[in-house]
Amino acid sequence: MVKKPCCDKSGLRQGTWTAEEDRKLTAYITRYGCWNWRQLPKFADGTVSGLARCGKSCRLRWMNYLRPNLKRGNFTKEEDETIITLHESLGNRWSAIAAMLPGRTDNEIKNHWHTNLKKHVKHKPSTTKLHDKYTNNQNLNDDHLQINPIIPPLILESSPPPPLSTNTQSPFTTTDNSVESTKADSVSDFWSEPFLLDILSDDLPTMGASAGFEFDLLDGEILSPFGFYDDLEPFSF
DNA sequence: AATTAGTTCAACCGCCGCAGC
DNA sequence: TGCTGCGGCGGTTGAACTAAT
Repeated sequence: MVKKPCCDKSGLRQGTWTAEEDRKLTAYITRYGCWNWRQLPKFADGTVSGLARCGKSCRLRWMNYLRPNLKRGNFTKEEDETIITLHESLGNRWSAIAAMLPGRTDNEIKNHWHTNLKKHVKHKPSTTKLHDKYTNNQNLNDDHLQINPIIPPLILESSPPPPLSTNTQSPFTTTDNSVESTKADSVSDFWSEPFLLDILSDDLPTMGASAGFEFDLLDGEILSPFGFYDDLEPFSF
């Protein structure tokens, strides 16, 4: 699972994400959204936070693993049938297939296909209900939407950047040193703050809704598929 | 218990399309 | 029109894990 557990030439980490990196990335995106993946690591450079990852790596980690509402675990028979059917229709368009399976990522589906479904399909061509449904329906896209409404984007593309300063000028389109330093300070403040869930309990539902996703709440606890919220104090609204 | 072979899946790489200038 | 930067996608890799011998 680990390709290169060392740093590359630019000093950015590669390889497996640590729980701490996960926590920081989740906290940052949950709070601020992701306005720019490639800029994000600059706000989280190693000198400040230890989150020295390239933007692509951050995006991948978030999209495939940290994002809320992701399903983990085995694929259901229904999901398998859906994947097989959609693959017959769409080919290796994993992202399109993933869009029809809420909670599943393209990477996960791709892996599942190559490890399980591909060989299975070779021996047993699909004749499922879904297959019949799709093959009898010319308007594939509309039909997909009816079956599995595409969940809204989970990334806050237009979400506000970190509170850098009172300067109304966008801090991301300038190289002004004062702004840069303010930005760094702000990021430093963010990372040095207690984890967001400790301090944002009142804001979390609203914030999550505005970001296009939901937090699963049960008896005041946040349900995380990854467990790194587990150590946090439960909170109430 | 040790070794080998096969499987899984997180992560990386390179390419592409789009938007802004 | 071309350039640049970005997000996103699909293919691929390879360490970790599991089963078989």
